[in-house]
Formats: sequence, C-alpha cells, structure tokens
Amino acid sequence: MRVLLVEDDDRIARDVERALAAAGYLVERAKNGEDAWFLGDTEDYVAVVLDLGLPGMDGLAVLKRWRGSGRAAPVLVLTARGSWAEKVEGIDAGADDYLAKPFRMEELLARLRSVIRRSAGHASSVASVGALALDERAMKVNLGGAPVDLSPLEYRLVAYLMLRRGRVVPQQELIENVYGQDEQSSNAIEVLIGRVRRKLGGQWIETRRGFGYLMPEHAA
Amino acid sequence: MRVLLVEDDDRIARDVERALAAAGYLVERAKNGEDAWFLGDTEDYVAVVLDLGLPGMDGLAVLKRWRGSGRAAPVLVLTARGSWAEKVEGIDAGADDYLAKPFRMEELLARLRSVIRRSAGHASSVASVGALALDERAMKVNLGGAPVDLSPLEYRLVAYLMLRRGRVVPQQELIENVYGQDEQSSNAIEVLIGRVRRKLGGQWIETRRGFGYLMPEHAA
DNA sequence: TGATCCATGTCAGCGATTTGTCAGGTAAGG
DNA sequence: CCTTACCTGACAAATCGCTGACATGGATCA
Repeated sequence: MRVLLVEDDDRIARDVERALAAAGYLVERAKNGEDAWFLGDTEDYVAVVLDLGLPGMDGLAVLKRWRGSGRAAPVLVLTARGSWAEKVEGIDAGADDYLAKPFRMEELLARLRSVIRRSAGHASSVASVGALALDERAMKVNLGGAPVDLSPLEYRLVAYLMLRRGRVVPQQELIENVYGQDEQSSNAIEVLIGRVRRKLGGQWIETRRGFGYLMPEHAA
Repeated sequence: MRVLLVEDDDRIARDVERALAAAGYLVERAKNGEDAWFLGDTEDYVAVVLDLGLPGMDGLAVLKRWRGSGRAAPVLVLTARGSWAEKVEGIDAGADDYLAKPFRMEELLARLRSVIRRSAGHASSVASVGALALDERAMKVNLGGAPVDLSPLEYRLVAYLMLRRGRVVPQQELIENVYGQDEQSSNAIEVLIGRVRRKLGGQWIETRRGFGYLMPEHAA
C-alpha cells in the first residue's frame, strides 16, 4: 500500500502525509518533478497523488512521461481550483482523478480509495471475498459481519491481497507494499502471513510455492 | 459505444445527449431511478452518466444496487456543487468519477473518455484449449472446471504451450523458457513433460519426434 | 520510573514438495 | 533389425515455506 505524494508545498504535504499514514498507507514524497518522475518510474505504488504546480519538471509532463513509459499506477491530480482547461488536459494525459485545491481531506481519501479500487478492477466500494469484507474507509476487515482484530501490518497485507484478489502476488511485491522498503533478509512476511491465517482461519490466502500468494476470487 | 444517461431535468439531458451523440456515443436515457436501475441491470453500456438528484429511487441507491448485483460498467456521477459529504459517499458507493453541476461539456466528455479508457484495461486473460483453461493472473490451470495441481515448473510449461497452441515448440525453446537458462545436461524436460501428462490425463501434449512438442488446437 | 503489553522481527528446525538424475524400457523411422 | 529419441519409475537432494519460541522495542499505564 505504498503511495507516492508529489507536492512541493511543505505544509500541504505534511497534512496529506499525516492523513494518508493514518489511513494505513505507506507514504513517500517527492518535492519536484524530477524526483517524482524517477520514483514513479522505478518504484511500484498503488497510487500517486500529484500536484500540478511543481518546480522543475511540470506535473503534467511527469504524468505524460510515466504513461509514455507504460507506468499504469493510478494518479490523482491536485491543482488550483477553476481551470477546467487544465482539468481536461490532465485527464486526457492519463490522470485517473482530479481534485481542486483547497480540498477536504475526507474527499482526497475517498477519491484515493476509489482510484485504487478501480485500478484493481473492482467497482464495488467494499472489496469482498466470500465472507471476508474490506472496509477501507474504516480500515477494518470483517469476517462474516464480525470485525477481525488485525495489526497495522496485517491490515495492509490483507487489504493489498483483497484488492488484488484472483491474482498471484509475488512475495517481493507484497513485501514492498506492506513494508516500505525491502526486508529481504528474513522471513518476516511468511511469519506475517502465518499470523493472518491464524486470525482469519480458513484458506483465504493460498500459497503458490515459488511464485507468491493468492487470495482466490471465490474463497471458502 | 452505448451510454446510459440518467437525468430527470429535460434541459440538461438534452444538452448532454446532444454532446454525447456528437462525440459518437449511442445515448439512452432514463428519467427516474427505477428505469435507470432496470436498464443498467439488464443492458450493457460502456458507461453510465448518473445524476444523483432523481425522483423515485435515489441515484446513490441505484448505484449501490448495481454494484451489489455485480454490474461493473463505469459510472460518472453528476451532482450539485459543494456537498463534499455527498461526494465522499458517492465515490465510496462505487462511482468511477464525479462531476459537479454546472459543468463544462468538454470536461464531461474528457472524464467520460477517461472512465471508459480505464475500464477497458481490466479484461481477464484466460486462454483455453478444449477443456483446458489457463488463468494467467491466478497462475492456475483448470481442466473441465476443476483446478489442476501443478508445480511452478509444470505451470510454466503448460502456460507456455497453451499460449502457443497449434505450434510445434522445439525442445530447446521450451527449456529456455521454462528454466531461466539452459540445463542441457539431462532429460529434465522430458521428465517434466511426463509428469504434466500424468496430471492432465488425455493427449494434451503431442510429441513430434526430433522437433519438439505441440499442444493441438482442438485437443482431446 | 518501572512494569507490562502488544506488535513485530529473528532464528532454527521441520516437513512437504519439487525437481534433477539415472537406469532401463519403448517405439519410431529407416 | 538397429539406431536414436523419447518415456518412465525410483531415488536422492535441494528448495521453500511454515511454525513455535524467543528477542526487541515502543507505547501505555500505574
């Protein structure tokens, strides 16, 4: 659940960063277009929050370069209110959503959820797999109506898998999105998987030996 | 390119309809929630433009019912400016995008394009040969509906052959693509083929003595 | 301040699965 | 009939992931 925040204004960045962190995301920040482009091009994020007014390379240019090189991470664009021409251009450049400053933090979070959800190919707001339901808004996971008590890391793990249900998620990808960086030197992720399995019971997370993990579309 | 327009106000509807038609879409219109729900649930649209302020069933309720019954067509929501709480709710209900009235027709078109473009990117890739089905995302192979338990190498082998069905694949090519590099010093690949054959039953993999292996287009 | 708890990383060992190797066997093609 | 390519069963080794136990460290609370 790594999110890239591209924003030059420190105050806004701090607020957004805090809100995103509180919502369970792992936030990384870029202050200018070059850094943004580099990070977005080399790292893997579930979403990008991109301010258009940047020093150095323009936000739109960054976006276009990403798209040009095949980066598909959903992008939520922030910009000053009112310029609908800029909106249109931004959207056609490949932005997935658009938000005018100033904005409500709740709205940013909602749009981010939406954008992430859609990029995973799911329309419905609550991702659910059988009796498992993910409530991103409340950062909770319910099993048959009853809330499951998950730690932050466990939540991120489950959320990531649920948003990508039906797809094998390589261990490395999982690690990157649950922990910020690569913790290659241990089996922490396996331990985490084990703990989650014990809490959820049932066979929600399948192991694809040698490939990664999978949450089946239609699980027990 | 059928688009469903859900809008009770005749004037707005007329303008939008005209713009959409000019942009090449086939527009159908619903004036109230019930009609909207029925059409959206039974017909197949590339996108829906949904006004929230409706007589009868509320727009949000319609949207939730669609999502609840698995309708995935992208929905662009129209609503009165300013109520961010409504926005948040709408987005979380599964709207794909959101536009405040009054709006520029250009912006509506841009967002519609964007929404359609995105929804096109989620086709599930399933190749099949007779009763054999390959789900690349889940890295799974089904035989007549039942999953086949394959090891990583076995899976790669089957996937490679299925994606090239009807073509003779030289042993060397197979080796290079199943194993990372060349393991020329043994008959490992033959053993692998044997194991796969035993698991699949039937004559799915033919041997072309001296040339390689082949998965027939229409296998037994 | 100290006691305690919870989340999480680390480690070692277990065990199942996977997979390469080899030694015949089998059959295709001349 | 003979060569050669391919198949098969058995075996051994390696790999990978799981688990339980323990360590650590930060938060909370008396």
